[in-house]
Amino acid sequence: MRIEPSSAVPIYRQIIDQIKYQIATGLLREGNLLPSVRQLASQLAVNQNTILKVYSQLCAEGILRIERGSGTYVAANRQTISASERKKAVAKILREAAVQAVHLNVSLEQMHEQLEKEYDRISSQRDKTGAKHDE
Amino acid sequence: MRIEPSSAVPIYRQIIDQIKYQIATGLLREGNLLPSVRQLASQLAVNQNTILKVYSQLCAEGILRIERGSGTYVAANRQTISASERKKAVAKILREAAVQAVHLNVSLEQMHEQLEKEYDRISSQRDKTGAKHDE
Amino acid sequence: MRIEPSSAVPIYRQIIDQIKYQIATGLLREGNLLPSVRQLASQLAVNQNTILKVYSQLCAEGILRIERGSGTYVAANRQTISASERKKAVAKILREAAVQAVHLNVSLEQMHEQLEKEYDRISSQRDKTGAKHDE
Amino acid sequence: MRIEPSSAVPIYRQIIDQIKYQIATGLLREGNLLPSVRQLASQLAVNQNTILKVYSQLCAEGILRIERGSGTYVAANRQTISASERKKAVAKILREAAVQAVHLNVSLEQMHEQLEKEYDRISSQRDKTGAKHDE
DNA sequence: GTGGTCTAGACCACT
DNA sequence: GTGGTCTAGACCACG
Repeated sequence: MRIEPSSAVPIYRQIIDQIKYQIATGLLREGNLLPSVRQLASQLAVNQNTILKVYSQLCAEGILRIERGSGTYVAANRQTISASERKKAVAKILREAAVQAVHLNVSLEQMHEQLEKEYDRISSQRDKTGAKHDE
Repeated sequence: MRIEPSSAVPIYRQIIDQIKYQIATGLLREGNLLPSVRQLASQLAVNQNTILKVYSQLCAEGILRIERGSGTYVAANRQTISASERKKAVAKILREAAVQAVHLNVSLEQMHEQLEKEYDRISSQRDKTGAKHDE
Repeated sequence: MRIEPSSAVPIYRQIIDQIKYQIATGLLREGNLLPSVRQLASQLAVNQNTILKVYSQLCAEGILRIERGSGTYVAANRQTISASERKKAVAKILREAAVQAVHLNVSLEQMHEQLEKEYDRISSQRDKTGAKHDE
Repeated sequence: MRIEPSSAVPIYRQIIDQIKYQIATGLLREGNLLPSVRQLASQLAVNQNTILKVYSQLCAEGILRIERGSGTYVAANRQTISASERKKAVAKILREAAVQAVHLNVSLEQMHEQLEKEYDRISSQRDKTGAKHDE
């Protein structure tokens, strides 16, 4: 896990994204214990409040589960949103990608190829780590 | 052109994206005159400084051309970045889409389909308005 | 008896409330022996210190009675607080309920109905288990 | 608006509750501008971060709407939860009140009376301030 | 002017 | 040990 302190995107957002990514790839799975606030803070050389904010926010989103005095865990991932809503969320990003591509004159074929590469990479990482797909 | 004042993405970014989008789809083309700063500001009900920032930044990116005393125009779109850099920029967004998709259990097929739809829609808009492709 | 480790309300408070609830409904009555600290701790899978805190606090409130070497019992329930104070304590919760209700557009009639249902349910549970009302 | 710094309930929670209360009673209504973070912080003699936390959290709950550079407003209150869910939320508090009442030997009649008093007080405050009921 | 991020450090509650 | 609240103050981005 790496952060860029000089990036335009705030540190706490970078960390949130990486934790989400690790959950998406199965590197972190339901019930796993995350490092303590103090641990992660010193490891990333950021303030404890920054990590606290990360955990609190992910907890509010239902992605993590905080147990006082015990630690922070990956929450049970109850699929709260419907299939069509999920598809819509992904479509939003794809639309943005398409706008960029047309603007930058990148062909649809190149995009398909690139997308497949990324998708397979993430899926295979997930499979390797033994995560279950929720059908 | 619409903006959401209470979005997480800043107003000036929203406007920049929409202008880029209009250029990508050909709605705005090389040489076209954009509305004046105070016109656009009053139309969108935002601060003039915000519009000024938009035009300045797009000018710095080489997308617009500001002519003092005359107005702001769409610049001649000389492809400033290389093919590999363009591909990389698109790949970054696609990667994000892939993470989301795996996390939300959306299949690669659904993504390909969705991506094609969006790509064609934007391309066709561009063609209809008569924009030239720069191959 | 159930606890939620990831709730906002601390575990010891959850247990206290449930013991009070069981006494209110007559499930636990004056003189009854409660499980030992280590028993209850292992049963609920919580720390022994947590149970110790629960028993100590309820003992301090005069609700339980700890006899060293023997065990923890439900104390004789001498009504320690005055009628007006009791009414005030209940009024505080009702006020909160009223705020919620107005905010959520729930009618007074619905509340009266609901309140009566709950009140009767708890009272009848108490009667069934043979608890004496202290008038 | 008053806070008790020595209370067990955290300051930010006290403020959140009071803002919710003011919205419930119609003292604050859709579109109203709240005091700036700095203003409220100095008025209540607490840290700016504390107020920031309040506004952020209420924003996340959809109760407030934050516009960067402009200010914080009461959001349009789209009723996001169904009637049955709303009733359930109120029932939960009423149940707690009933437990307390039975435990403290407060009669159902006293509760009905008290509840009506509180409900009318809040409703009338809301009406006086001219808030619309959302039917 | 507005909100937002981040830090350093104190102090508290829970397990 | 764990997370959580709060402060004081710096610095930034947005309008």
